[in-house]
Amino acid sequence: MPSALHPWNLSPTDAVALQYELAKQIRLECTPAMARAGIGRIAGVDIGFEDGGETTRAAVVVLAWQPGTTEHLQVIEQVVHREPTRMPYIPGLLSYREVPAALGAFAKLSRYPDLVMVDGQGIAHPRRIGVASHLGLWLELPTIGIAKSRLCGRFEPVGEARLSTSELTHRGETIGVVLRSREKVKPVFVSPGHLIDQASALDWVIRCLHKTKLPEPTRMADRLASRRDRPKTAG
DNA sequence: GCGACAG
DNA sequence: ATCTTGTCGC
Repeated sequence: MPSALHPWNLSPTDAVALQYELAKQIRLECTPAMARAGIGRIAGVDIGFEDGGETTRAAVVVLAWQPGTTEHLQVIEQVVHREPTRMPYIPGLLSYREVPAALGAFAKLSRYPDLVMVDGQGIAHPRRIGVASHLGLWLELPTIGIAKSRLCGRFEPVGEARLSTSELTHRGETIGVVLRSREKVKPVFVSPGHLIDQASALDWVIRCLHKTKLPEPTRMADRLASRRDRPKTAG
């Protein structure tokens, strides 16, 4: 279990130093639990902002993984958590801004999922610890990062066909894959976050794709975190 | 020193 | 991320 006093409000310099330390703890292998018990619940996480950015809103949507049944990929539970925004957006330090709120949302879940998909990078990060990795370390759950754009790394153009991929590399390492999740739409960047390997990360994302650009977990969380899906006022 | 730069 | 309306295309 991570330190109960894990610092979130650090100066950029200290935040970067901590990333180097935390990155050493990331494990890119599937857990025995995942192989033994399998996956029954997959969660999607995303963060939105209100009041011109003063309030951070975290959303977590848990979907059922029950191939062949009517409940497959249906919503089991969804929660929203709001709290004051604590940091500005700084490329490379996104997790310090978003993870605290995400943890607040997870605390409201009646039960944890077996796998988590996060809107943002996993290890496809300059120091190999994007928001998905950082969240995974804290929760000690398998996480996958699905970003809509690139933070770092290089890649060859992705094929036009759906499910075409291109390797994302950085400083001689493979850090993720660029995936054409839908035809005629900009590709997404998939990278393992924690407790999962690259191949499995890509497999799970593909398995959760319907006809949209984003996999169901992330797409659902996106809608809940965004203000367009706000519940109507009673009356 | 000059760009690039998740959300 | 957010501010914002309608509109073109599969």
